[in-house]
Amino acid sequence: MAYHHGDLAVALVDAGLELSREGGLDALTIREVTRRVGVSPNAAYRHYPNLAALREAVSDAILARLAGAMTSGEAGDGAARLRTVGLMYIDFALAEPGWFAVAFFGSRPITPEAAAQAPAFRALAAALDAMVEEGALAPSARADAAWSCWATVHGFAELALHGPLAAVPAEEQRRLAAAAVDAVIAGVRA
Amino acid sequence: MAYHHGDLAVALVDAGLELSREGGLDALTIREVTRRVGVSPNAAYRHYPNLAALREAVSDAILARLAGAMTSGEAGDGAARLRTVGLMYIDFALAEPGWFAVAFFGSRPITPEAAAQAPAFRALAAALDAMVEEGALAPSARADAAWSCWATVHGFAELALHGPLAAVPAEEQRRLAAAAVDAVIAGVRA
DNA sequence: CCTAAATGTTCACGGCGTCTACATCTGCTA
DNA sequence: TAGCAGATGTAGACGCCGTGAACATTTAGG
Repeated sequence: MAYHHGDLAVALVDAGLELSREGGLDALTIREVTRRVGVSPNAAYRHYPNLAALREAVSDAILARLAGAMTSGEAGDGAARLRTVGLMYIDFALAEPGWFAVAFFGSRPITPEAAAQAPAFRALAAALDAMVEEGALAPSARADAAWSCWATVHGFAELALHGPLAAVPAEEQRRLAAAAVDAVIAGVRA
Repeated sequence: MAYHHGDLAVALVDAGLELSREGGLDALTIREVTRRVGVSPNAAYRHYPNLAALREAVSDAILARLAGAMTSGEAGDGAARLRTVGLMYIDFALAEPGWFAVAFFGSRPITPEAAAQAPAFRALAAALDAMVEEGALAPSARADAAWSCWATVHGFAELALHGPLAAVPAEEQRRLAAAAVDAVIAGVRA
């Protein structure tokens, strides 16, 4: 076992992914992550200035996976793609609640411009652009539509994870999710 | 100064309301709340079994205030009332972000039945029922509509507080909130 | 080869939740 | 009215946590 680890920065993020996948945000601590990697707690501080920074790095890794899951559906017209993107977002949140919590509650307020660069948002934007081209969405309504759609799917995920929908069975959750997504899409094109 | 406080249980909740109003969930700790009241940390354990229980009590107090803010608007037809209720929810979240965080992220998954009893939910339900009576909403769509609406306003609040909309100016936030609320309402009646 | 930078460790501090044992007060009952 | 039992508050301790300062080891470059 060498004194130097080799690539501790990414090893810490990998351990953080494992831990937060099961235990959510609270399980993602400096001491537990370094313990998992087999290194002293303060070794983390050579790569991240504090816990928040480590969590941000883990959050970025999670957002990349979310984007991978969301960009897989690219068939049909704009509205169909928008529906798929929205449901994928909710599916990811319900399938990986720990990761979802780290990605969105890891205390990292990003700017709208930075959000627009994120692949997950790009998929949403592409579907909306397609709708505009097809004449299914007024160009003047496009900008607002993105936030309305994001708000609905994000809020639904929250209700299903930490809110009153946590107790309903999974298939009912999916049905309600589809209803919510269909509602915003219908409302946005009106 | 008497040895016994008199009504420590409510005093702890009041202190918790003060603390969380400014510092959010993280500021709501056993040690700080008891310090604020002027009592030893372990005195709290005579009234609440642990920190989570104290946070739930504070959460309940906050939800009561949210309900008070939401039930104030009762004019117009069902759709107008629904719009008002939704915007009030978002206004509350933006005006009191610390309280909003405690109320909804204090780790207390409530059942759908319990949620239906909450006054805040009653206001939403009443507006939807009015729409059904007016023929503006199909009775079969009523149940799903409640969750779609809640998801949208809750998600928007989240985006505006901890997400990419945190950086946009307040009046733009309000405009986007109105657009999102109008979108779900339009989608729900379609 | 030798030195400077990068990387990892050790020790320490204060804050946190919470357990156990103890102190004090209050109300009921004999 | 005296005293006892339960309710309520305190003291001290333990093991977590993040993180700062000082020190050790390894690696890279002249």
